[in-house]
Amino acid sequence: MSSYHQFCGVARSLDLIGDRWTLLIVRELLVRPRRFSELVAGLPGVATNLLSGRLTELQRDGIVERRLAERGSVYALTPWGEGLREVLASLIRWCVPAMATGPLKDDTFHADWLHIALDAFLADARAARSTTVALTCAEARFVITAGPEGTKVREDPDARAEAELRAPGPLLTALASGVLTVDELAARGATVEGDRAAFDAIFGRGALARTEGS
Amino acid sequence: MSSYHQFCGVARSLDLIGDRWTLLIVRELLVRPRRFSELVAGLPGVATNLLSGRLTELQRDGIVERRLAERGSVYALTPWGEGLREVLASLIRWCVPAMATGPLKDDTFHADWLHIALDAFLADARAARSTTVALTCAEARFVITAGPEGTKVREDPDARAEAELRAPGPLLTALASGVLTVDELAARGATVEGDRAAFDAIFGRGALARTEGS
DNA sequence: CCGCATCCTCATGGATACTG
DNA sequence: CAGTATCCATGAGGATGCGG
Repeated sequence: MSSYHQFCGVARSLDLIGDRWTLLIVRELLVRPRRFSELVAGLPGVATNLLSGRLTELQRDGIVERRLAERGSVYALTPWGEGLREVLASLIRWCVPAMATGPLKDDTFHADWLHIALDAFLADARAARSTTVALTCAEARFVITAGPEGTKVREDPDARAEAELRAPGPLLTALASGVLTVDELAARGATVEGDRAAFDAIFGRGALARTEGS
Repeated sequence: MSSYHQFCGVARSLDLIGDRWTLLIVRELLVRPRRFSELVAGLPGVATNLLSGRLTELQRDGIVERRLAERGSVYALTPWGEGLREVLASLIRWCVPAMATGPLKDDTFHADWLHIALDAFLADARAARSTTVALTCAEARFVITAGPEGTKVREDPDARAEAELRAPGPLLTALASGVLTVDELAARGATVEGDRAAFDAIFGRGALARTEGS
């Protein structure tokens, strides 16, 4: 199995990152370098032997590198592996119609995944200046900082401290799928602090336009 | 198996198009709608039962639709399925360092795959005006028409008529991987007819910059 | 605990044969 | 031509073991 034996960029990409779990490992490493146990926690259901094997392959192919850390090691993307960010971003943007239906039963949710999704939408909107938006909903309170150099999403320390949120409500659903404007968010009980015009520019028009293809 | 059960655009995308062969089926349909037998021919090594199953799933998920044709039917992408073009394009651009090594032993090559790759590079370069370039090399003669509305690559009828080229030489290798400038092409014996500046703009700088991350 | 390696079961993929 | 049906090899998923 393994290789398609085709001289084609798509086929060769799939030879490299097309195996099950591989692209989700990359997703985790796009947020920050991770220890083995962090990857296990971020990939619900993965078998540890499989994860170990994938990491070996990714290192062999020059996509991931292993770095020494105090007590143990961490896995990080190489510069080339970092280039997969735009691949994941295009997947996230394409998937908006499928995400707009909200989480399915038994779907898990991690705040880190929202981070990647925001990057994808913001890269698409090509925000020209820095802005900060705070969003409060039933599950947690996020502070989103967006600018030309990148995006940061952090949970407010005064809110719930757990990293994992299960069964997110409609607000986080809509936020992650990018189909809500700030006014619609307010109508659903959210409190938005910050530059409302900038928030709308990021989540409003572009995201709504994308969902029309559904 | 099947689903990752994660509320994440990457994971849900992979639930939809992450199975083996699925994205290569999409690649074939991005060129033009295809009959079942055309898909079999365009996907060397695929099992017909697997292809049949994938097509059923893609229709169920709204990515592919079946259309009636004279004697039989053809498979075509839905508008949403067409949106995967940018996903494949980002894969092709990311894969340039891996493609630059040239075809591996037993790699097959179809001219249609070059078509998709050119689309990816041209979308990246965001060519502002239409241009036509003809490229002659040992294996075949292509006429490339590029413009804001898209790209067309066709084999010149006076050249070899077969659609499939096996074991392409270094010229097609370099062309598909996007690492050659027009002068380097000429140095390897290629004849380039048309707007050399435009050709360089398309294949030169941007592609070379991308290979630096290798 | 972290970072795997081993073992086992079963779903999936690959190759071939066959049918409307 | 356009798929189904069948069989077998492979890889995924899950539990467990084990050295540092």
